[in-house]
Amino acid sequence: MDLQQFDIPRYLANLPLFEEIAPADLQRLAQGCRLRNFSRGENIFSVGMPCEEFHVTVTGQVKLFALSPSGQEKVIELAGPGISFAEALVFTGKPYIINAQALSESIVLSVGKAAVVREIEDDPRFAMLMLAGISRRLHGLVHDVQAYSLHNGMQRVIGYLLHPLEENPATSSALKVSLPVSKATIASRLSITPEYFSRVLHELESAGLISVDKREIHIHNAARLASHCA
Amino acid sequence: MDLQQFDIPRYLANLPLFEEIAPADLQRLAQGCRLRNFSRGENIFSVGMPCEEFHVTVTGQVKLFALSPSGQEKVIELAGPGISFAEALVFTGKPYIINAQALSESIVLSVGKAAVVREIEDDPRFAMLMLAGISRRLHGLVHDVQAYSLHNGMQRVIGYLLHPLEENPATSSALKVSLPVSKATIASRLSITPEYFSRVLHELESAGLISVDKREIHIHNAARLASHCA
DNA sequence: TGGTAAACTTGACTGCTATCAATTTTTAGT
DNA sequence: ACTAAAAATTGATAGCAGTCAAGTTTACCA
Repeated sequence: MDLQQFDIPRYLANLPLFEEIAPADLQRLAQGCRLRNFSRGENIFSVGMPCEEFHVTVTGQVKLFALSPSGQEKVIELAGPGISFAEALVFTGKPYIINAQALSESIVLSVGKAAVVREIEDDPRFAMLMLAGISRRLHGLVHDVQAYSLHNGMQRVIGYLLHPLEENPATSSALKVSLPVSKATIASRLSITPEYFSRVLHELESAGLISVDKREIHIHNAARLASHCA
Repeated sequence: MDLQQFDIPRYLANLPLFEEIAPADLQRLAQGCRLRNFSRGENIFSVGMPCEEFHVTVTGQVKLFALSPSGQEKVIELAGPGISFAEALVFTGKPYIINAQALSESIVLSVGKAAVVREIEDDPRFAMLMLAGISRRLHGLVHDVQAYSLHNGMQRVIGYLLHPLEENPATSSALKVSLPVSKATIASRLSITPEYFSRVLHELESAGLISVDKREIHIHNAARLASHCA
């Protein structure tokens, strides 16, 4: 994709975060943005770097992760197309506390702090949207903390597989889930080892609840899978 | 304490969240607040209840926790005097996703959603403070997720004991930590069992790094304690 | 102050999940 | 298509931390 002729204001308008903003304001907001291309494995930011903008994945996949002193990696969140990240740091004024890396060829839109602050001062509706966005993120993290503490590995895997269904409970029987990234990355996101993730998937397959083909997972019966936790 | 003659605007002015707000605005904000007394064990809110306000612990201790289907409890956060909670839900418009309970006789100030929204529309600085507050909360949760995934039980206990020192590294040698609540509650906060928490404290005591007396923990040498993680 | 409930501790045992190591399968570049 | 690297699987083993149970200490209230 040619970054030069990418229509930033138009893209911004389609993001949930900016859906209510007037085109004229988006035009101005776009002035404070920059668009960059990252190749697989490239770092977008690292722990300790000063934070002057928040980001949106336009295409590709971005991994947000922490590193232990021993070099062990924990994936905290995966940001696919349309998903924003690191909004919160803009408002605490602190340096990045986690790392971000492109998992595949990715285009990332970065919105400068000054532009965000200007828009908040100009339009309280934008402030409300920003608050809602960060609140949703917080909601998600609370959900994760609960999962890590109250569910075991298998329950977390089942929860992950059934997650897309939570929004749209219509397809309550059979459905297909495609892992957006490697199994090792998903495993880290779920706070289990790749080996154990493999075993859990195998066990679910043996129980006839799912079938696994590369990164495609077919869920035969969502209701039975949900009740398999016990 | 007599709730009737409690000076709400004055109390609000001393909270970090409202420190920059003009007295006149605080007066108005106070109109949308209510003050309540909770006795030990009383519920402040529960999962599923609609959320129309956020809260601040004035005195006492409040426990924010999740419950598993089997009734197991996970303490997500403890809110002592001056600490606010459930701000995020005001902006997502969703019902409470966790429970809150008073751990001791507590006074809780609740700020109505309408008052908050009005203030945001009126003063962008308030919006910024609100964003900063929720962002800090998010920061804390990211920290917790890292701890749960990358540190073992003993490391999390040490991290908890050394936490007050992070803000003020002046007292880098000996210091005293008083547990604000029962050891079982702290253990849940750290995602370990009370039994294991007891064992860990005992082990640190045997190693001569701390001494435990009821809920008072004396740290003999913070630097040595910090390096005990390995 | 005595009595009862809650909190805490200690011991023995179990198991979920990590670790290490060796293959096998898949992906990607020449 | 071939080859090297990456990803995924499988097996064997180990250990951190949970569970269950009993005992001890502390806190609270009449």
